[in-house]
Amino acid sequence: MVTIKDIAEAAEVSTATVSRVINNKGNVSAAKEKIIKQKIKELGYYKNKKKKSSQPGIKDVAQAAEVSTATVSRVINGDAYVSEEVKEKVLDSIKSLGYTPNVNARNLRKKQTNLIGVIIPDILNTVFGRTLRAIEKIADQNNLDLLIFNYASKYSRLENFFNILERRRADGLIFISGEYNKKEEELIKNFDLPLIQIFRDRNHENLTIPNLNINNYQMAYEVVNLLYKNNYRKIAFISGSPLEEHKSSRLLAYEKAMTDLDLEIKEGFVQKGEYDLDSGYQALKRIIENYSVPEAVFAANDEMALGAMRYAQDINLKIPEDIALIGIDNIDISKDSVPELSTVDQPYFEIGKKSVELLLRLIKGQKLEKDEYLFEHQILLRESV
Amino acid sequence: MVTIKDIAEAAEVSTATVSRVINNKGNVSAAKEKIIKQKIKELGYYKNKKKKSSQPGIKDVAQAAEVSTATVSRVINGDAYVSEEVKEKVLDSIKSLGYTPNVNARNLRKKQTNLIGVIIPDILNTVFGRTLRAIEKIADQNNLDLLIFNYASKYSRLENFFNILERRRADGLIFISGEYNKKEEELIKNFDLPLIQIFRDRNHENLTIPNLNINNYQMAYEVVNLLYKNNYRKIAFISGSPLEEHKSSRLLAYEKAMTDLDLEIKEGFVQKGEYDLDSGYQALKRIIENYSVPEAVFAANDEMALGAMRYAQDINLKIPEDIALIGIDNIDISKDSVPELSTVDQPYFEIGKKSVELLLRLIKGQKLEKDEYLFEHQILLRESV
DNA sequence: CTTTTGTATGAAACGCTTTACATAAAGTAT
DNA sequence: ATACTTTATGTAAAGCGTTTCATACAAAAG
Repeated sequence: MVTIKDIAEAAEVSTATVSRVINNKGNVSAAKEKIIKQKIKELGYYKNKKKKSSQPGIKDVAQAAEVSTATVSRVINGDAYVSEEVKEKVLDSIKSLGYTPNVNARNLRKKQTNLIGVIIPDILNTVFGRTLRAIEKIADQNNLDLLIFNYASKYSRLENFFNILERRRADGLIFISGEYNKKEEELIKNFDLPLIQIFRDRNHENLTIPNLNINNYQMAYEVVNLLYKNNYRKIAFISGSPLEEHKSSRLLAYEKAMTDLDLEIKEGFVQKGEYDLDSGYQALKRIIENYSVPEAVFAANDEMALGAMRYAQDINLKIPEDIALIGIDNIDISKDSVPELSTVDQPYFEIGKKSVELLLRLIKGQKLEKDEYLFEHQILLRESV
Repeated sequence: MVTIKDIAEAAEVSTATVSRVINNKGNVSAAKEKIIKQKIKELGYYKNKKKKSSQPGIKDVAQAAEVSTATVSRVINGDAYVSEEVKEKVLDSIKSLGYTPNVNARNLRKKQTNLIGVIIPDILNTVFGRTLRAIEKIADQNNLDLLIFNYASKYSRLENFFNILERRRADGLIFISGEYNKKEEELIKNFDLPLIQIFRDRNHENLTIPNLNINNYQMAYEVVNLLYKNNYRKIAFISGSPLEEHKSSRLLAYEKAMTDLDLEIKEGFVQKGEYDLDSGYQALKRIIENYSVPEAVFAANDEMALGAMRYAQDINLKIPEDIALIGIDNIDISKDSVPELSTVDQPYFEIGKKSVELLLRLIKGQKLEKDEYLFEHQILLRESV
């Protein structure tokens, strides 16, 4: 559609001037008036000319089916009374016109978007990736679209994402998250859409936001006991979380188990890693170079366990004879290592699935009965132990 | 807001009956009338009562700043004339009310959504994941939100995703894709949003959809020549794509290079894998068990190369003395293997970045000068060659 | 047959912005 | 001063569904 603005631009005057010409209000120099009239002709301007949208709207369908838009809407949404006869006619029209409802218009009216956000710490990480897949699947089944945010611990960007969700009027958010984190907690508190967390270690927080997780404490406790049962005594722990403040449940459970089993936690046997392969490598290196060789190493995730394995192999330790290794997460490559890494499997799919279901209930305004949903883990003993 | 529907439900009658009572149209039994009137009181029904939305709208801002909504809009969108004074007042009001524009309303009016789709074959794959990160970053800078679809080669779901994009009136789509695929091509042809493809092997297609990629043919050609220069002669190839119809550029280049170098492609020395570790393992196993031991193996991706490495080690071949290995993609773990895997690096970030930039131009209605954008690869010779 | 009730459908309002056009006020040449 | 122009702002429509309320008609009850 050609607007006054277009004319103004073409004639290099303000819209006001064009408007005056069109409405014969005078006060326009003859020269300009001429140019403007010329442009109006050239560009083909008509006042209030209706443009025809490219895509058919509900009105078009209504017209074609000879019913009101209300009836079309009722057919589409499938509640309310519509006679079979009319229904069919409408459906036909929809098909022949190739009509697809405009989601924006719908959302605007309904104040509901069928859009949910998913925050994921690292999209390349197997654990989160698998959980995401489940979320995708179940969301799809429930007609929810996903706005995925690959977090990577950038708080500023996190805040930005919260804003996006609010602006888009998303229905809710699933926050996959590992570590305890002060700033995150702040942001979350001020966020007022339905929210579900996954994998959050709730150790230090008094949040009441629903969370899905395995029982990390019990899991780590069991692992240490299992190592004990397999006659390992000098057990080291490579943590992902801090060693002092904000210890993870996994670390706490390790300490408790060691104490309960009357095992000494040797100096330097608890090291901090960064959840990646190299930090696991370095952690075990520090232990062995500065202290002594553990009989077993329990790492807070598989990457670090594999890094430790690499180091052990580099200094020619036999696994599991000289040193046993166990990780957590059961990532794909854990069973591809030589020897195969022992680890702990988590029900990723179940967790992801449940998270969507719970969020859906929250969105519907229902209350949840719990704020922590725990799932069963499974310890997989493979060659490395 | 209490509606007639609510009353009808509460009184267990149809809305029609309630309407009659409200408007004194008679024809309602005394008993029902009584119940209905009762409910009306109980629930507090007022005809046409306006509901107050929870979130402030542009009207509220306008009112607070004592200007029209048009002016507020102008301030927000920052084009057009607004006096400094007014601008400030509006900005203040926005802040104090905590106003965020309703994206749906805006999109509805603007017919533009700032939302683009991204199709990614496998979110856990390093190659695609890294490209995605770049896309995310650049998209964010340009104020685009992403609807990500983790494809996993499910055509039915792909079609569904296309529908979602159309319903949401997305502005465009970036399709990260590897293999040639008939069905995909069909779907793409009928898709009429701005579209950019990444990593598509354009070998067999006559599509003119803009595509970003490295020069796979040249790359593979170079790799074979490099192996030749390093005195490898019996070179096997593990392909990801089919071996007969729809050969990939990589495979074709391998064949051409071998021919050009006057090297024989020995029987069974071209094997098909599935881009994963195990298929690489099996492929090399087939070669060695059924035919002979190659001097070098060129795999179409790192996973398969690593699988081949695993097999070579299992049968105690020394790398690179007995057998050399090279992959493609430079995935993270390629440099974590022992020995470190030689591979080919691709400018993932650049590609991802460019894809968004090009899409943006397409969205603005500009034409692109090319339909294939090629990027520089880099061959990384590490310990395995 | 009359009264009551439900079924099926339409008209119009609504949700929240942006935009097209109009116009008062303020400059700027002449 | 006068004759133009631009600046700055408002009014109302438009964008496209959904929803509310009203109502014609059919069916059931009395």
